[in-house]
Amino acid sequence: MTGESICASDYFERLFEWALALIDAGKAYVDHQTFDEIREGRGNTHESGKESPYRDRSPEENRALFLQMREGKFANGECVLRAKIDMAHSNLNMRDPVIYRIMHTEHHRTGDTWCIYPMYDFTHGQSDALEYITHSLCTLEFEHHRPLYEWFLEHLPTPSKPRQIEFARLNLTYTVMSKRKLLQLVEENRVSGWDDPRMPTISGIRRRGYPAEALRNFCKTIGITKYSSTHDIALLENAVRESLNKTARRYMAVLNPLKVVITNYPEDQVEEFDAINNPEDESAGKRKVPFSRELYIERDDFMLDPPKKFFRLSVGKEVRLRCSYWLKCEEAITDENGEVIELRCTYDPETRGGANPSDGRKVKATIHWVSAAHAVPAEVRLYDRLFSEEDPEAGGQDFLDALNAGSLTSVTNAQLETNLRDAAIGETVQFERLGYFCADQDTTEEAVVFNRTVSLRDSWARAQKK
RNA sequence: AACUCUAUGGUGUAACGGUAGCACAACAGAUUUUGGUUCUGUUUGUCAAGGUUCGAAUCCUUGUAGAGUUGCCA
Repeated sequence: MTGESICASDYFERLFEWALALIDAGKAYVDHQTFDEIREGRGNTHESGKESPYRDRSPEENRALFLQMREGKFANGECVLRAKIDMAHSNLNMRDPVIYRIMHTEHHRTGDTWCIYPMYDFTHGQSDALEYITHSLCTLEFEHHRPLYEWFLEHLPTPSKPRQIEFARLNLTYTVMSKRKLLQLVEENRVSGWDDPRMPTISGIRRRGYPAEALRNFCKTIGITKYSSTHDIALLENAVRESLNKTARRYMAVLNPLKVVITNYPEDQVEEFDAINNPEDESAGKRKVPFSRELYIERDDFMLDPPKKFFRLSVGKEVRLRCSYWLKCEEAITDENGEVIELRCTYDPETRGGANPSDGRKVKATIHWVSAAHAVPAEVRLYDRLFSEEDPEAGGQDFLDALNAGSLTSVTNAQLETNLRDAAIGETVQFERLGYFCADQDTTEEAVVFNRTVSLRDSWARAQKK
């Protein structure tokens, strides 16, 4: 691989010569039948085709005619060059397929050098051969074309003999993969563009923060088959989590902040604690996280009236603040609507760094937090599946009807750990206990933006649903 | 409609004609300074009916279901 992109148009001259070679060998002819005559003459799967009245033109006459085609002596559709194979062949593609047609149009790469253009079938195998491709992979719809692919390789002096292998296209649950439908989503502004993080496009997936390694592993596990199957998107998400778990740095971020005041912590004191960047990778090292009297914790981590399996904070209960201190809630302050607006808590100086106290007290949960004075405000875009149904077209319904209205929830008042201020665009990190998040290109000096790549597995949320 | 291809747990994917295995999902438990990770265990399968064979997921026939094709598109 050279890395340069190569186009079939780079081979137009060679293909033209090969077409002449076919003519000289009596294996191609110029057909002056009309479009409809050719179609009718082809017959169908239970009726063999009829030979064209121009089929037996001499190689000399065909050569002269074909050169005239190139010179622009004919109008569009006036004649075509056909391979002379077998009008009774059971495969319709082998019934003298058209290999060159006249098109008086400019080409985006070759300009106006050509007014005749080769058909896909006359280009595919030859291009592969010129590039010394051994296994030419394509999708199932080209299966019927393989005999033709091979026929050209057999009758042309190609430098190599590639092999075409077809496999089923990749389908995923909760999304659509067809270009036509994706285009519609873009044009109707159902998504923000081709690189919307919900789109199953390369740019979308990249912006979502899916690592290339995860995609490779996913492809490895789904394999290549001829069975048209639909892969569970959970398998992809699993590959993403698996990859990110090993590589993503951990940070603390509060998406839905609830203010905490630690009444027994000195007003102006700031401590810095060591936090492990990645427990799965010691070489990722540690970082400093500032701690102070006023913090934000996740609103979901406090309940006024908790169910019995709720291990997090409630009035009178104690939890561990990740890598800092144990925290006990003394009082919840509510507004006139009964909404909790602030927590009054105390900390235990003996539990510095989150260590267990000497009296043997136990705590069942560790929660994340952010020092209010040091927090970086951010916008966090919570992406979910684009469609709310496994098969958006089940029962023949319009796929747009299955769009998931909640596929994007934007949180504008998130509070991030101060270290996240300088996250590189495109870097995917873990917000501890929440999920993996990717710094988005919309980030500016003033506003930090993160996209949720995928959430962490949440067995608590799952248990709640039951 | 015809022709071509395909069919293995809930979703996928393996198994020279010789013990149906693996991943994900689900469920249960252990560990845990992330209700994450990790570990252990459990549940569920060869589309149907015939045939060949000592022996069939595998080979043959028929049926059923799904996909693809029937452009001077790619």
